[in-house]
Amino acid sequence: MITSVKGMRDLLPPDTRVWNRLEETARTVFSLYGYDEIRTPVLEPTELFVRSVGEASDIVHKEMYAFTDRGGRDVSLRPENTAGVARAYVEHQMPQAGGVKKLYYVGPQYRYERPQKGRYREFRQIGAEVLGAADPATDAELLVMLFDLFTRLGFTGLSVSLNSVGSEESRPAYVEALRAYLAAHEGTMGEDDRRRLRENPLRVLDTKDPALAAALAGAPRVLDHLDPASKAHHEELLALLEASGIPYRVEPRLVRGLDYYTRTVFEVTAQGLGAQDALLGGGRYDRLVSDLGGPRTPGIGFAIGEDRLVDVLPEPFRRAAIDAFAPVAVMAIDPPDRAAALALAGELRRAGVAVDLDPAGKGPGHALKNAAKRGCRTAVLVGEKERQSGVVVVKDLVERSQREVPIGDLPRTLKGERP
RNA sequence: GUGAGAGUAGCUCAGUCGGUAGAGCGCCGGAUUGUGGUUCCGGUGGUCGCGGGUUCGACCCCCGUCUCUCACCCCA
Repeated sequence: MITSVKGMRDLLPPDTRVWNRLEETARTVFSLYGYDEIRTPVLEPTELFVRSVGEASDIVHKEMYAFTDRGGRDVSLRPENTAGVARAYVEHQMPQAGGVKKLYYVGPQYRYERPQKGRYREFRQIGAEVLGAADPATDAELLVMLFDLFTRLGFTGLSVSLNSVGSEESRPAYVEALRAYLAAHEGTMGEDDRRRLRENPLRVLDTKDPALAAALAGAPRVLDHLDPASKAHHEELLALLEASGIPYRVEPRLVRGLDYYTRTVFEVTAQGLGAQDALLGGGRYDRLVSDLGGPRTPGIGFAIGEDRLVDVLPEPFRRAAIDAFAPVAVMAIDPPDRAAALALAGELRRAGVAVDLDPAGKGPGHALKNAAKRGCRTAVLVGEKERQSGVVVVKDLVERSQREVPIGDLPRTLKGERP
């Protein structure tokens, strides 16, 4: 038997109904905020991620599906989508068009990691990016949009964790202060944390070692080392969130794993996801576009882990998505009734009624059993009697009731019955 | 990449001391030749993940390997 590749999974019905409805909801919300969809390639030059996500980041140096194609090009399956969006933005001269560009995407991403709960080698992200807007109101509106989406999905009680990592200019001073503070603790630090202190000191703040976490309580905070402009940006963002009623928590130790973030960073975590509990993450990246050779352009965005989101989706939303699929079963009772059943099914579909045709003609017992099993809520029986009289039997499979309806009234009747 | 646990029927699982496998659910048929989910009766079900080793004999013990699960790492 040939099985799927490790870390890759099939999404099957009825789950795909939930995925589709989730994506539809996201598209609807995003367009309400003036975002347009962008689709970028799954395969990009490896160099793109080296320059954006960062050569030293784990994502790039040990998690990418990187290879040389038949033409000798060094390419990688995208491990995230912001870099691709920024690349397309520069490549297609979007800055020349002027103004602010608001884009969203939905699609698969790839990271070669050991699979575990909430983490797959192929996973999907729903994300949005705003390019060309530097003000804190943009950050605030992005978060407002996120909460709008999550509210429509039925979530309650979520809160966003927020921090500012400052600017390219102010960060070195902070890193020095942090290093100086941690020097005293280096002896008790684990191997992983010592490596992080060396390679990417900010990430030490993210440690899972309880002893070190306790020691970090007294560590210098990025927020106290912000340059004046970043500090003003951060404070205005908080004020705007306050005014918008968005629940947030400032987490001075929140840092992100991608090198391109500046100023605002945020994430939302959820219960029930195990160790991989980040539902979404994002932040501002004012240097990214210029690093990729474009004009100096501020940007901010987020990515939602769709696989994780589906895992914790509120039950009513999931239920509604699954129940929305309920075609009307049209069934031929005997083989001579097949043509009539086929014709009736066609007529109903032209009228916009979803029909699951069972033309088997093996008798109503068989057909009704199958229809119920496939999730149909209504069945229309076509037999010799019905063909003669032009009146068909319509059964409600849930209430187990039935009535007779003239064929001409059928489209209206069936549509009227549907919510 | 590291660590731990698990792979037996379509699904959930049992399988004693090593003697070549069982249950429930499902599925198919019948009771019911034009009316379903209950009930009853009958039937269908398996390279015991894969490869090797030990043994007269392996689902069981040993080695390897693959996959899954969880955690580390990392992150969505």
